[in-house]
Amino acid sequence: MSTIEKRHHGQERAEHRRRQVLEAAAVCFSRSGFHGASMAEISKAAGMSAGHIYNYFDSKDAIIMAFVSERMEEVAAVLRDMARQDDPLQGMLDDAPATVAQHLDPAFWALPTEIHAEASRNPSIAQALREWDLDTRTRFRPLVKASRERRALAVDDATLDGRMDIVFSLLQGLSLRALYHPDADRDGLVEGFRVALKAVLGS
Amino acid sequence: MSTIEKRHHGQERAEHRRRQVLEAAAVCFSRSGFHGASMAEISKAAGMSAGHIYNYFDSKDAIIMAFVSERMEEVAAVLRDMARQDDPLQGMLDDAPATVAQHLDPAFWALPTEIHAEASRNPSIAQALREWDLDTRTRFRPLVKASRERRALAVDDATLDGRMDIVFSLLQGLSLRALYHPDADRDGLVEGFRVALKAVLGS
Amino acid sequence: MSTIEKRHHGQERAEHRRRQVLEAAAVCFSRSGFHGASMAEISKAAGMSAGHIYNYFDSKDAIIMAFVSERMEEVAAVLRDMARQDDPLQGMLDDAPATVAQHLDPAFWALPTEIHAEASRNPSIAQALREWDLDTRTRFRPLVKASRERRALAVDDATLDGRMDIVFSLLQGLSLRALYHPDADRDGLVEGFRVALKAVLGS
Amino acid sequence: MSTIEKRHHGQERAEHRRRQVLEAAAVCFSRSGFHGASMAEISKAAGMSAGHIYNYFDSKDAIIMAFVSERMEEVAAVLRDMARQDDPLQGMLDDAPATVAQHLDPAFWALPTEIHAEASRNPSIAQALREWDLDTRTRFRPLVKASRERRALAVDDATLDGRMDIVFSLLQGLSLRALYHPDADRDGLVEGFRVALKAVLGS
DNA sequence: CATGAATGAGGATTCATTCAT
DNA sequence: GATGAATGAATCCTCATTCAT
Repeated sequence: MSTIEKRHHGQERAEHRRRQVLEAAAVCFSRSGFHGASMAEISKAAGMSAGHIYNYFDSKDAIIMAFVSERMEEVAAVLRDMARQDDPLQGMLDDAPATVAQHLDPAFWALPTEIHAEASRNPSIAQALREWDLDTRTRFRPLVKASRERRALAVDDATLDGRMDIVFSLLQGLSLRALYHPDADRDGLVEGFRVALKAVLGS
Repeated sequence: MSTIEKRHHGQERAEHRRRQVLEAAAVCFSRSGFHGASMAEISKAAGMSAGHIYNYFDSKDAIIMAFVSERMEEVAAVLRDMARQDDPLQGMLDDAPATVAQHLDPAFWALPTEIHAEASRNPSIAQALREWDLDTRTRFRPLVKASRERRALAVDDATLDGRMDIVFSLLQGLSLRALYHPDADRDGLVEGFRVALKAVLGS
Repeated sequence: MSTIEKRHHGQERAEHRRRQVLEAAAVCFSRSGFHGASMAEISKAAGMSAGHIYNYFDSKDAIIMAFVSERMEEVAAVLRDMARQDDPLQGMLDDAPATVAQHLDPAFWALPTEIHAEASRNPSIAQALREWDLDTRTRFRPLVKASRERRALAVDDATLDGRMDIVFSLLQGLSLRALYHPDADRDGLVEGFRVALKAVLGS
Repeated sequence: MSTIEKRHHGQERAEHRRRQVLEAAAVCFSRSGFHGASMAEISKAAGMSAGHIYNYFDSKDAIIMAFVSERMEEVAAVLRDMARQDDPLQGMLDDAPATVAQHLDPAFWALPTEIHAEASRNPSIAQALREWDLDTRTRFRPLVKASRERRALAVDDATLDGRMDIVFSLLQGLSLRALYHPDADRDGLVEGFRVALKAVLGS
């Protein structure tokens, strides 16, 4: 094997190792929180020694950072799919039951909750959040705009962004219902969600 | 000084000391998080030795619990005031700018964010949240009901609770905007918030 | 009331307070051990503030010391009674069942056990033990001597003390049976104890 | 070095480390008692950091437990040797001087004394003691039985166990003589010990 | 005399991180 | 590359002791 191939192989392997760690971290963080999860716990879940992790990450904080970035990236990918639909408003209304169910799933909100707590103290995490939000709004704006133009509604930027902010608030707040009101009636929730969505985006 | 006076004085002082600790905790928790704040940090902020704090609280967890309860109580008090209004929907619409401003204030959301993270791992905190939510919905339901009856809208329990859940989601999600989109246009936000509120409660 | 009477009254009261503390200490020490019992625990049991105890004792160690001395004094008093009997050997043989029962009673050995552990590290406790032993042997020697003279047995000091040491060993070791073999057959124990006693003192 | 060799080496090293800790503990415990000895003291004596000890023992209590078990095991080994003799009674009578000397040696009784105090409050230590005693009696019973059969004495279980209990009492009580009467005449003690032993086992 | 608030040193334990192998 | 032994600082908490009242 040539040196180049070896190096390439090495890079690939390193990337694989990093992902192993991040996947293990996902499990541990969601089980114990960022601070509750120890490097020992993560290393066991990742199937490698604690010491070795430091070959791929400078510190535990670096793992948290990488983990958060990756997580944001995943959510962004979901949104990219959603953006392919013809009429996003109608699409979201149709998907409401699934959307509500997803946001109430503990597996879905446990980590975000942790991330928000961390972001309020860790500026680089906070910035990752802001970048993700900017990116998302940028991607969504044309869809919302088109949808509203079709309905002859205001499409100035302030309005568009205000509406998107409200939709995002609604979705992220919905997750907290699982914490505050876990046995809420699902149908009532879906119904209310649709009403809000229709009003915010379609009026 | 009589024994009774002394005891009374002692109780008062003890209550004062407890409050001192909780106020110090508020500062430290919001600066460093529940886990990041050490007893040493809290004790310094409270102006008393770390050991002495244990005369007022059984453990650091007990401080967190007391702190969370107190915080929930504060929010509940705000709601109690709101409940005095004639037409709560109209009242909320009128107050929208203030409400939005309040929810975007870092001092307002930093701690909730921490509380949510803690609640996903600490069952007694989670229960405090659920009790608060139940309490709040109980207090709000008649207001929403009356408001909707006046408008000849559906007032079955599933609908009422579904709508309240959506309003709460919206409010709690709104706080996260400060994290994700701190320089959002305030007016657009208020406008969107009003649209959503009007739809969810008044249709 | 005259000054002298007051002072006298004060001394009496002080003595009473000391006894209160020592009685509380007995309960706490036997429940939690010398080190396990906290001053707070003792002060609560004694019905006085922790701080006030320091008016009567210089330190916790001083309480332990005083407690041990008092305890030794009590045992000595029991022995004094025993010493009044006509034929102590016969008396002890007759009392064997009661003696065995007493030594197996947890209330009887819990404290000695603690005292021995302390004595192996605290020289002044060790000395209290030695003094008590010397005192006891001094008091017992004439009785054993008389008993043996009546049976025409050797009564030189080395023999007498050797026999007494063995009897004391037997008694103190008996207590440990409660720890090592709590469900030992009582009758077999009594029988063995009598055989040993008869041989050691009467042959 | 192969993986297997490394692992084997690791296990060996770990066992060595554990022994290091237990040996350090022996020194510290006998110097300061179970509670008086701090982990810092033990770690310094063991030549490793306090934190590292926790790789080998779950807690300080676990160290105490392991220490006690090991100590019991040692005593059991001594007994195993003794059990090889033809006529154990005669053997013990012959060995009386050594036995007495051993039991009076501070190195011999300092720890038991501590163990007994601990056992009266720590159930798992108490159980270790009871198991050791049961084991010891089981091993000794046939010897005593054979010895007594040869002399045509009663060999029912109650008698056998009663006699063994008395012998154990005697031996364990003997150790306390070092505390209560350290300058006892050795010969008188040996003589008395022999008289008792002969009577208890041989009559 | 009596309190109990207050201290601060010291306890066991955990954990991110390093480094020799 | 990979290990896991080892560290030591930091954490929560306890407790004997003091002292203002």
